[in-house]
Amino acid sequence: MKKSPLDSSAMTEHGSPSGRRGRWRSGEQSRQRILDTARSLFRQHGYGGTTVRAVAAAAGVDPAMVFYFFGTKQGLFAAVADMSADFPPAVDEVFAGGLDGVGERIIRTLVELVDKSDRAPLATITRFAPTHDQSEALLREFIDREISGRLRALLDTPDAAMRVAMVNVQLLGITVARYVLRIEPIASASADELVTRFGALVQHCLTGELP
Amino acid sequence: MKKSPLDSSAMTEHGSPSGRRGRWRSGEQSRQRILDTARSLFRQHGYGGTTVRAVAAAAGVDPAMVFYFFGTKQGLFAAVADMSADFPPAVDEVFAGGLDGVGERIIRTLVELVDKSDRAPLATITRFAPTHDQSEALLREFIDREISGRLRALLDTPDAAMRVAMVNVQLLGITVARYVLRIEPIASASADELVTRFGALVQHCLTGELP
DNA sequence: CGTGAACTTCACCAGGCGATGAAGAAAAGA
DNA sequence: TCTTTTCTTCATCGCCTGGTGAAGTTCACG
Repeated sequence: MKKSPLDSSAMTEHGSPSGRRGRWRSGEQSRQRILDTARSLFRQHGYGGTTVRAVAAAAGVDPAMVFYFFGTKQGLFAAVADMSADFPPAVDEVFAGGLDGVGERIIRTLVELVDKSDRAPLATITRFAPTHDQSEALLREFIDREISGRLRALLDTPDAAMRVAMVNVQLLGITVARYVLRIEPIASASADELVTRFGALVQHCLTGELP
Repeated sequence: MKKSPLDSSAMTEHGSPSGRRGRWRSGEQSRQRILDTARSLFRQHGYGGTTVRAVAAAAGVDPAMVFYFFGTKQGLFAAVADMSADFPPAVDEVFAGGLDGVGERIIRTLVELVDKSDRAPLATITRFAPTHDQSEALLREFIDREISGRLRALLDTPDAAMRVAMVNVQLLGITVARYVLRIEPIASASADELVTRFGALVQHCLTGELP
């Protein structure tokens, strides 16, 4: 039934493109082009709004090749979505520095990370997954695991949960304002300016006096 | 298949507008049911993810009726979207009270308005319009007109734009956290708690000392 | 060379989509 | 009553969708 070679990780022996002893036929290149194109289109138009044929056309490939490599449209999406779990390096430093100045660090990391990642706002995940429920659950888990969990570990006050949640509100608000809706002057502000503006605010949410 | 002979329950709309003498056959009811169903489905699945047939089925109506009343799918969407410009009453009071305590008022109005409106987050507009670009521009304009513009009129400091933008970040963050992603404990918090937590924060963004 | 696997193309299907047009059925107006 | 307007249904169109199967085509390897 399915003859699709889905587990591509088995043959990850390519150091450089077309490096397979002289030359290789081209299969991996096509696969990669489909993958890149699909990721771009999924982000732009969402899952339902992206057709396999459109991906194939944009990648300069026959539509059947998409099914040859990924089996189904869901398989293609799964292959694209899997590659999105690869930016833990800088995040650790944010929380490693302790509670002092964590506000500035968290804002700086968020903004710089997303800024340089070629228009890849986290919130785009929301329009990314097959169903909205799925994508929302995905993003909620991510936030809880990577941000809330670690922040909560730094606090031991009784209202830690609410304080952390207020930080989440800041992060979500900045992300939506700057990257999704592009509201001025947030969208055009420099990273430094956002850090000075919101760093103190986040710090206040964590360690300041709350009503 | 079935044509349920209309249960005449609570048709509160026409008082006398199209005063077609006493009762009317039923057309307006069908129209309204299609409209309500469509609005719900558009919000849940977006424009592309909602089919005319699904709307018709959920409304208990023949698909052709949708086209009879609204012409095209875009026409249906337009009819649904147009009704979203009908909540200016409470908003005016927020800004009429002056700068003092505007933070609490704006949070309270936002939360209570959205809470009681049967799961109708503003940010849902993002997944609402035919294209994402359209919906984003729509929402951006709305925010600028209804919130930023009025807030800016209350301030005359040189950094008014940034202060207002920071308020927007709060509002967007709360909306996304509470209604879209449903992050705890924001999602389950009472309106009063959110007002006390974020009211002061918003007020600080507007009138407090900024770095 | 030949064989066979990896890759590519093409023809095609079943189904759902938005949309149309004509034929009913029920109330309004005469 | 008959006629007209309004609403409802049904059959159908053309298009595009995700997906399949079978032919090529190109290369590695014996």
